Amino acid sequence: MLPYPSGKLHMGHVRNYAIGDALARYMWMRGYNVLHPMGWDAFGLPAENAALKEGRDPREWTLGNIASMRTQMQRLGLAIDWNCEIASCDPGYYRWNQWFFLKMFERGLAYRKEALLNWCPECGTVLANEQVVNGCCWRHETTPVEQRAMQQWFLKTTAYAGELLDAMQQLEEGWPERVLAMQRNWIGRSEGAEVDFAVDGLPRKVRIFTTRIDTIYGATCLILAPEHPLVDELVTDEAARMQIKEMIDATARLDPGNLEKVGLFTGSYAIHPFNRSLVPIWVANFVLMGYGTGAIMAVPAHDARDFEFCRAYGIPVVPVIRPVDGPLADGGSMAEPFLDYGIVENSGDWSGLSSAEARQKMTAFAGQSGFGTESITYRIKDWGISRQRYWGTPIPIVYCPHCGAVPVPENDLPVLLPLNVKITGKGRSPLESVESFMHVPCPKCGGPARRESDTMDTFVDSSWYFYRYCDPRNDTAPFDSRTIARWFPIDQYIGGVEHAILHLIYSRFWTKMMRDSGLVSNTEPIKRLFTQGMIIKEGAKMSKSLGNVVSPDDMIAQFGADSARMYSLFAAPPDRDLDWQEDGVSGINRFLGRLYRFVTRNAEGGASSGGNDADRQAMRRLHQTIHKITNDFDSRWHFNTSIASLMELLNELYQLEPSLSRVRRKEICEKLTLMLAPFAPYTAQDLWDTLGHSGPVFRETWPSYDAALAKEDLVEIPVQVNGKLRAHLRVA
RNA sequence: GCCCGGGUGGCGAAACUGGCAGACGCAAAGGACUUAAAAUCCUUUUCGCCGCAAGGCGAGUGCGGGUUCAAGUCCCGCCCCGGGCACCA
Repeated sequence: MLPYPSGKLHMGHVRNYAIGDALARYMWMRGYNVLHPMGWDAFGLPAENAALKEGRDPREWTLGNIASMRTQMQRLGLAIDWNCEIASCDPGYYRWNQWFFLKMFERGLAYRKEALLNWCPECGTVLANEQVVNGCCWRHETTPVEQRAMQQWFLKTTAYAGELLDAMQQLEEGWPERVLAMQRNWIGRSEGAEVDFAVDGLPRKVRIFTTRIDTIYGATCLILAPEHPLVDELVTDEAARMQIKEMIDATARLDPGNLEKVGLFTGSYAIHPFNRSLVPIWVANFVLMGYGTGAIMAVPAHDARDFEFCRAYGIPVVPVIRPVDGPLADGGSMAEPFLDYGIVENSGDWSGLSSAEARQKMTAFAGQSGFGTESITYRIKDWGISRQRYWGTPIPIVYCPHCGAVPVPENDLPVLLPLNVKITGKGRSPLESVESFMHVPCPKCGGPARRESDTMDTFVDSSWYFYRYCDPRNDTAPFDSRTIARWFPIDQYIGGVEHAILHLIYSRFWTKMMRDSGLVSNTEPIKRLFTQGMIIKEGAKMSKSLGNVVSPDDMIAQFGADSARMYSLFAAPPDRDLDWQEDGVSGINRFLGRLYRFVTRNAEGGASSGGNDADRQAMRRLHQTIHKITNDFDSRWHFNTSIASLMELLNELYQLEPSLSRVRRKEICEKLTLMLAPFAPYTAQDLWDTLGHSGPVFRETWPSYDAALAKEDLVEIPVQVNGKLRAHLRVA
């Protein structure tokens, strides 16, 4: 998976490709059948920006862009196919996005609602939560997103929240720990309980979520999020309402991390369901409507945030948990809350229990008494897929004044993007202004109706492109399930870590959705994931907005594609970030020249003149190198050391060359060329031809390792005395 | 604050299982070839000290301790850099 190049590749992409391509070529040479799609979605934002700035048709721009990328990739010598045709610009592909959308609509997994959404003023569109980074748009890292209330389409990723988390057990072997950690964090499962507090004097209840029901006797107030629906009913005073509105505005404006906690008393009380006492109901800015039930019980003695808030507002602090080996703290003099589990005190019948026992028993009691229930809460939210953009799959929905939101019948798919659309960048879907697109009869009643004008997030495309790649011309289904069963799940996926909670979560969701539709039998799309390091330039991530993108074009022009590719692998192990310096590439170029000359001048075989010491030494080094590189491919992919060992071999061959016998020379040249092939395909192919063979070198068999030939006659043993090196012994 | 990475020469880095620290490459210096340059080939190159020399001695993998015959690698306690998460109840 390539992350979003727009027209030009940069060195990060070259590195990504070089890793995947080397691996695919090696696997071919080992006799495996490898299908290697490369996916991207390059054409949404860049196409529209170009249309806006240069007055060009985004479609024409995109086609030109595909052509230019294809040229660049061909120049890089990629043996494998790529699939830009099946990105969002191809109706043959996006038709199936619409088809999936209708399936999900039927199952209630696609729905429309009004919500506060992240709006990027630069993009002129809303973004999913996953696409907001540090409060800014993921593609405009310095542009803060705004909150806007809009009607939007959502995909119900939360329906799979539990499974997205649980199925990660299958991935522990093959996925990097940091990606799993990020996903775990993002999904954010919390086990706890929901408890109802009746509002005193009103036929209303406040439902709160807590993970620490064992502390409930220490609850000294309830706190509602400012947006909580009950706030309107409880707070009638105009001044107080203004205050709450300001609270909401300030929270949206400021960095939530260091926002001062403010709140106000509603004047109402709730009835504690366990001990029937009255607890005041407050409203405060640090309680989030979007998480749990939007209301909490504040237990200042045992929660850091509640403690800070209650101390500031003079709300009593009542400790109810003591350390296992210590006394209960005094609420009045407590300097900080006690957060650990311990022994429950001052809690009626539950006093004396451990926190864990109390949680269990109090939850059960709340359930039996009808005022509470066990509850699991997730932090992940549904995926907002509506975009006010031209370039994306049209959402196949028609709005009829009589029938409401009506799905487009399957037979009428695909809903095509209209051509010659004026891009305004004004934040409304450009499709809205195309009358011929917008006006359609209602599929149900036939009366006049309007199309949905938003298009789908292009992450929809990337969520399942790799399935389509196995069966790209299918026009009766997204793909043939039997074909998929042969290839899936993907054995190895290579991409950047920046997609940890974007593409890599969406595509896991999509696979589970397809499995439940009976389309695939695998639960996970990707067995093993490799995240290559970023390319850093002068201490900063390479990105277009920073203007520090290094194009491979100059390097290819000066040194050739093989040198550029190989250097991107040689400079650092592929999983590590790489501070880009071009100086080293001349070393790779020299190496390729040396190797080329060695092979061309030794390409002619000859009659055997019997083995000699030089032959034996050369064969020994050759087989040691085969062993090392084969190991590197099979386990850790440290291609930098693979390439270094090729260099060592060649250096040694230069020394031995005058005494090598003819027959060995050719054999060595052939194996050297085969080992070069995954890294420098052009040079290797050229040499393979020179060696008198025909056909693609990567269809040849990878050289096999002979342990007997690799064995050293003499082993040098260092002798240490008290940890100091004192002598060397040579032992046969 | 919590969770991941990482810290080794002038630079990119290597050392895979605790066993010769710095492979390989860049840059630098010297030599061969050449009228000359480029290219190529061959040397040297962690630091400090001693020696005319072959060579020798000492220090050294962010810092401080520890385990071990032996630590870049394992354990304990810190420091710094990068990334992710963070009023998530």
